[in-house]
Amino acid sequence: MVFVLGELESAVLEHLWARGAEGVKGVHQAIGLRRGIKLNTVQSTMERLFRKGLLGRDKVSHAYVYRTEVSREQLSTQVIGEVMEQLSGGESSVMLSAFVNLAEREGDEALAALEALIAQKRNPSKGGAP
Amino acid sequence: MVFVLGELESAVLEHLWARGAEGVKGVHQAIGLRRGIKLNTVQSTMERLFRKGLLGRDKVSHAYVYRTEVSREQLSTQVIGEVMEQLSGGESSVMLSAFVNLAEREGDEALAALEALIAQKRNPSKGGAP
DNA sequence: CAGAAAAACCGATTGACGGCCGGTTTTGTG
DNA sequence: CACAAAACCGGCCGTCAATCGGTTTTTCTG
Repeated sequence: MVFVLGELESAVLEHLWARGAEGVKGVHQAIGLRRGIKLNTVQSTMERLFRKGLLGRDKVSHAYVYRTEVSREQLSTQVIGEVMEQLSGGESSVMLSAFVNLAEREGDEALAALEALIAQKRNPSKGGAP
Repeated sequence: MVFVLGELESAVLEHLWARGAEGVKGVHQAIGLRRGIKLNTVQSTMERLFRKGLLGRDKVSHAYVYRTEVSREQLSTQVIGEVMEQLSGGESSVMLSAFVNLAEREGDEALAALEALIAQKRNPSKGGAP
């Protein structure tokens, strides 16, 4: 049950997706100082993300280097899936409508891109992973 | 900012979507007794949903009759949209991927249904509202 | 119209959870 | 071995859903 992340948690994840693996100190430099929060705050937030399985870490000398354990796509898919499930009660028709409504809101290119993606999934020989 | 609803809130919404407008008492009978919770609990939960704009109500004689103010589709679309935004940082490509991953998980018919829906949106003369 | 019954309204409490941090312990390294 | 850096621990605060008891308001009835 990941569901929804806090503001700082999102920012940390965002940062690590952008810059790659980094230690607490670096993350604090990058996003903590701007917010006027202490290093410890960043520390415990990253610890929480680690416990949630969203970050991995390796000890390098005496400090942990954290890395994202899931890609943005994976997390998005999972969270959206959970929300969807809870919201649409498993009715896939509701789910699909919401999908398309969203894509429509994004404009016609999004709709076209979506169509292309689907075609790819349905006929993997065209453009799928070789 | 609707984001995520509580367990009981979801159940109430669910019930009202299924049965239509109803008073607190009826909702309590239907979903409250089973949970062993008091009428007042249902009452304040429905009040909260009302304040959030998810329920509307009319006084009929001395009691409120509550009704859903948004359809499941509307709520789904909105919530998914918000989560999406927060999660994908506005990158619509991420969004689309998540969409398709989910639909794929549902099976090939879902993919086909999705394709049909899109075609409809892109060419409203076929099957859209007249 | 007075009183009872029903329902709304008003806090108050509890339990999660995220953000925030100070103090203590652990641990490499010079 | 001493010391600095970092991890770890526990606590406080704010928010929010769930839960409910008590009070007030409304309305129906005798």
